[in-house]
Order: sequence, then structure tokens, then C-alpha cells
Amino acid sequence: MRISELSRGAGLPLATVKYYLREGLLQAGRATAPNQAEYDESHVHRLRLIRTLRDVGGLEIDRIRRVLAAIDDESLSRHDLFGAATLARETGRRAAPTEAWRRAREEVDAFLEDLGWQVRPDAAARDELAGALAGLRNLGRDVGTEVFRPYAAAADRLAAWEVRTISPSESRTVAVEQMVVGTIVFGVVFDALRRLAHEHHSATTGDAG
Amino acid sequence: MRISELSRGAGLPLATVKYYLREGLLQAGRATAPNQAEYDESHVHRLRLIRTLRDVGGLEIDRIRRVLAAIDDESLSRHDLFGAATLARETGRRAAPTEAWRRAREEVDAFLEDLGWQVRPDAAARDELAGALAGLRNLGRDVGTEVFRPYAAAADRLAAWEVRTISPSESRTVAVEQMVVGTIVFGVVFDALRRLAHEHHSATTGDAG
DNA sequence: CTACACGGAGAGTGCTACTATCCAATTGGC
DNA sequence: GCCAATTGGATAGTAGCACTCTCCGTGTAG
Repeated sequence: MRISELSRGAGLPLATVKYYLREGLLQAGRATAPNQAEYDESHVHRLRLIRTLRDVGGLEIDRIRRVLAAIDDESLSRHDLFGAATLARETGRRAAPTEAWRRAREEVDAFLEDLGWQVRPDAAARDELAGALAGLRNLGRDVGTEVFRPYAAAADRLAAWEVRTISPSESRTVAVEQMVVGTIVFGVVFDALRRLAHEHHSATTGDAG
Repeated sequence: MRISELSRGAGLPLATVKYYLREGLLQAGRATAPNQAEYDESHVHRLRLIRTLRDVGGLEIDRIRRVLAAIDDESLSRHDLFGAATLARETGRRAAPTEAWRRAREEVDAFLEDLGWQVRPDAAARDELAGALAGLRNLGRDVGTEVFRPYAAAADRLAAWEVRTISPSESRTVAVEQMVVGTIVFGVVFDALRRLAHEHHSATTGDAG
């Protein structure tokens, strides 16, 4: 198919398809002439993937590019791929690392050590936890990493189940995409469900103010 | 204190403090002259709250404004406040509602009905779940709302605990801020821990490729 | 043969979150 | 009481992001 058909097929403006092509999110079509190329179903699927990552996951274009690059990299193992999905959800700390922040970061490292979790020392999630802890303290809450415990327990249960169910998948391409999409989309799903559960429990607790 | 002291005290550029003042995120100081005002600790705390919501929670200024307005609104009950925190995390669907999306939305409503959760029919989280379901299907996954079940169970357990522990708080102002900050910050915390747990379980499963 | 479509590139748009400049009024150190 | 520095307030400018538009010279379908 030609680019305008691809555009219609994916339900995206032609200009947007060209933009994704320029940005390297969408693989180039098979050139049939200096200014003509042929696209197929794989391009339609890729566009859907891009839009899901953006519309559902809320990822920026730059992050999507890196996630897709990891998916496309045949040399990456499945375990590495979980890292890629992880990379996709990393927030990218905005606040400068203060002294209090560094202390919080050390406590987070000790906490993870205590949990016995085997995670990279440079995982960005560590920084996010440190930021959260430092933020809570900065707002006057006298808390330690023990407040993370119930969350860690819930995350541990859920992640163990997720890893179990995602592993026995078919081809690498399929498995890899499931892993990445699953991590991102179900992250959003859990967050939405948690908010709904808050509302539900807050209502049934009968606290009127 | 004067504005420049406030700026130094909160560790933010003066121009940024002025910006938050203009945008209505930071309450005005007590005017002592046509062009002079007095600020206090409550202003410092408010600035910290704003930065935590932005740096840790990743909220945009407009959303922060609405959250703060809800916190400041004395007429809102604690239950309403959970709604305000909820509002703070709503993603704001970006994709246009297609036919497939509308079908997904109906299934989500039925699913929540089946769970027995009492949630507003206009909760934005419903749309997010519909978007997630439609997105998964659009990528070729033949799934129904039953894939949400394990997540709903985990979210239910966690939210029930959160509502229990947050309710018996002191003054309204403190409780309210705890609720909002907690919902947002611990949302980030859970997400970070889930990613770390993925990495840990993926490593210990011993899948090398 | 000619009107429309193509790929490619550059510039322009709208939005967000600041950041900088200007102003007249006011203040604090001498 | 003087004057540089600071203040509150307003306006304008900037940087980054995700498109979106316009051009251009070349192809292609009816």
C-alpha cells in the first residue's frame, strides 16, 4: 500500500505518518522509486503500537522511539526487554538531588537490599522512590522506607504473577511486544483501578466528612 | 518574610514564585503597601506542596491548581477529597472515542458492576480502562475485561488498606493534604516498585533469552 | 498528457512552564 | 533624607514537544 492508504488504514493524518517516519518511529517502506514506497500490514501495526503507547500509556515520542528500538533489537534477551519496558515508564526526575534526597536514596537502596530484590543499582525507579520519600518528608511527614512495605508486598505479588503469565509466550517478537505493552498498559490499568477502589472504599466506609 | 526570602526559603527562582502567584497556585501575601507584601511559613509549605506534586507526581500546573482549590475548599468532605486526588491522576483521554472504544467502555461498566464497586458513572478512570482494553484489542490481543481481574483484586486490597489507614487523621487540613499527597505520591511509589519487582522476578526466573 | 499523489525537507503552530524585562513605588543602610 | 536595591505587577520572550502545513521537484494513473 502507499502512504495515503497507510494513513487512512491507521486513522492518522498523513502529516503525522510522515512525522513518525522522519522521527524514526515508523520503519521506512520498501522504495519502488526515488519518491515512491510500498507499505504493508507491519506498518499499520506499528502505527497502532505507537498510538497505544501514546494515547493509553502517555509516553512521549522520544521514549517511544527507545522502546521500539529495544523491541526491534534482536540481540536483546527477554529479561533485557523487561528493562526496556521499565525504561518506558521511567519518569525522569525533575528535581535537583539535594542532601536530603541523597540520604533518602541511600535508605531506598538499603530497603531494597532488605527486601532481597535483585535490581540494577542504576535503576531509575530507585531515584523515583527516593524522590517520593524526600518529598513526603519535605512536606513534614516523618516517614521512613517502612511506609513502602505494603506497596512493595502488593507490587511483588502482582509482578510475580505477571512474569509467570507472560513468559511462556510464542515467538520473540510477539512475546516482546506483549511484555512491553503489558507493562505499560497494565500499569495504567492498575492505576485507574486503584483510584476506583479508593472511591468505592471511601464511599462504603461511610465517612461523610 | 518578603518575596525574595520566600523564594530563597523554598529554593525556587523568584520568577517562578511570581508565576505561581499569578497562576493562583500560591495564595497572595498580606499586603503591607501597594507594592509590598508579607509571606509566612504557610507560603513556604504551599510551594513545597506544589513542587512535590510537580516533581514527584508529574502533575501539570492546571491540575495542581484544581487539586489545591479542592484542598482549600472547606465545604468539601473527606470523601469528596478522595475525588479531588482522583481528579489529580486522571490522564485525560487523548484518543477519539471510536465504535470499538464505546463497546469496550460498556464492557468496563459491566465489569465494575460485576465487581460490585460503587463508583461514579462519570469517573474518568472508566474511560481509561476502556482505552486500555480497546488499545490491547487494536494490537491484536483477543482479551476481555477478565484480564483486569488480578489487577482489580490487587487494587482492591491495597485501596482498602489505604482508606483504613488514612481515615483516622487529625485536623481536616492535615488529613486532606495527606489524602491527596498520599494518593499521588504512593501511586508513583507503587509504579516504581512494580517495575523493580518485574526486574527482580524476571531475573530470578532465570529466563536468559 | 495532465491532474493528482508521492517522498522529503523546512518552517510554522499551539500549548506548557517557566524566565526575563520593564515599570513605578518603596525600602533599608548610610 | 538620599539613593541603590527590592518590591509587586504586567508583558513579553524562550525552550521543548507534538504535530501540521507548505513547497518542491518527481512519479503515476486514467
